[in-house]
Amino acid sequence: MSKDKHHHGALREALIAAGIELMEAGGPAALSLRKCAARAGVSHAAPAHHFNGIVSLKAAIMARSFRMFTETMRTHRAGAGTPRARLLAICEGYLAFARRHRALFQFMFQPFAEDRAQINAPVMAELEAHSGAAFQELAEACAPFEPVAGQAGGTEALVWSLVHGYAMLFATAPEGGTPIGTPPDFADILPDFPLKK
Amino acid sequence: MSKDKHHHGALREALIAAGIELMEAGGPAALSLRKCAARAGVSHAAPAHHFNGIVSLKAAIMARSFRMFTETMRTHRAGAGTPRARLLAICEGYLAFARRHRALFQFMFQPFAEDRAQINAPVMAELEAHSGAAFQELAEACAPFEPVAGQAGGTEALVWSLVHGYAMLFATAPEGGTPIGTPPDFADILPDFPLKK
DNA sequence: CTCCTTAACTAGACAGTGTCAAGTTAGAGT
DNA sequence: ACTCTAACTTGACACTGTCTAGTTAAGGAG
Repeated sequence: MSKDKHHHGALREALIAAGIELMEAGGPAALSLRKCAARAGVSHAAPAHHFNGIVSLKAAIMARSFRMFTETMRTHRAGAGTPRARLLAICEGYLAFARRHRALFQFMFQPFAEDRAQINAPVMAELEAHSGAAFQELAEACAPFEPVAGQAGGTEALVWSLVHGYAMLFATAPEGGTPIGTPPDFADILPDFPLKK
Repeated sequence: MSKDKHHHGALREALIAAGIELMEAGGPAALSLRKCAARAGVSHAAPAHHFNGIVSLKAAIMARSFRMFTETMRTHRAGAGTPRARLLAICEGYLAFARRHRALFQFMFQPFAEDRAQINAPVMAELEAHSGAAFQELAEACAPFEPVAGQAGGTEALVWSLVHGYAMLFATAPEGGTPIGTPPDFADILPDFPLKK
């Protein structure tokens, strides 16, 4: 049978999928190279041929997560008519992903600065492409509005900060884990932006 | 000399201080029980008598960080006259801490949900007290304003989400690490809240 | 002063982690 | 049929957190 092949064939993708499963099951701390390898049915050192270390595997998982993230936002956007409805829908998608994939969401937005240098160049490119696409989604939803403070990117910065902070503090927090009892709906705290004339 | 004493005397505090030093030097990943112990001049198993595991040590470090955090906000608030100036000052303190203690800030706001059960009861109490105090600082600055969307806690939720998201995305990010070239000043994206009548 | 109890700390071991070096095996190209 | 290369395995190493069993110091009771 083909499973006996020495060649796995799609090990790289299998490792990423295994990593996502592990993180969703047991939080970001549950991820380990060896467990990913075991779950993919290969030896503990096999991943080294596809990622130059666990940092790159993590980056690849982040890239994959950003793809799912963008997908979620696009799904929520579909069918929203007015600019306001579209912006709100994008934000709801943002929050829905954070709620549905708590561990992944938290993991994606770790600054993780000092490790960036270790990431494989192709993995890094992939990561930047997918995270850029996610932001693009948000930027497009902000485009119809008059820039906040008359500054290019002002609305994007405001909305992104607001929805990201809300997601971090209220959407991914354990129930009752915030000082604010029941936080208001996001729609109620998103300011009313005037349309461009 | 007293250093030869078997008894350290202030090991608990020394371990927390060592942990903070390690994190500020090498990021959240640089923290380890054994390195903390070594830095405090004790054996690798000594911390077990003060913390029931690394999770509780981490929680204690978070508690200490929240104390510094609150301190920073209070310092920035001093001398601010109008309600608007005070709210802005609190936010600037929030952001100043995030910039000055990048690793600590990121570490403090990890949801870390599934580990919460392992935290020592007294450490947990300490953590809740100090993080509660930090939020209190922000809540007081929001108090003079008309509640957003007429909802109790509405303004707090908006401001906290906004400043936290801004801190995460723009203050702690590596230079040039955000899709928005140069983000606007926080003062420009903080909405104008009407005062209570 | 002596004994005893208790808390603080040490020493050693264990399983698990990421990474490296060396071998092996499969599949494609000539 | 031969070789070459990439994919994978095996084994080792240092490091991690945690557990168990000693050891040592400090303080109280007789």
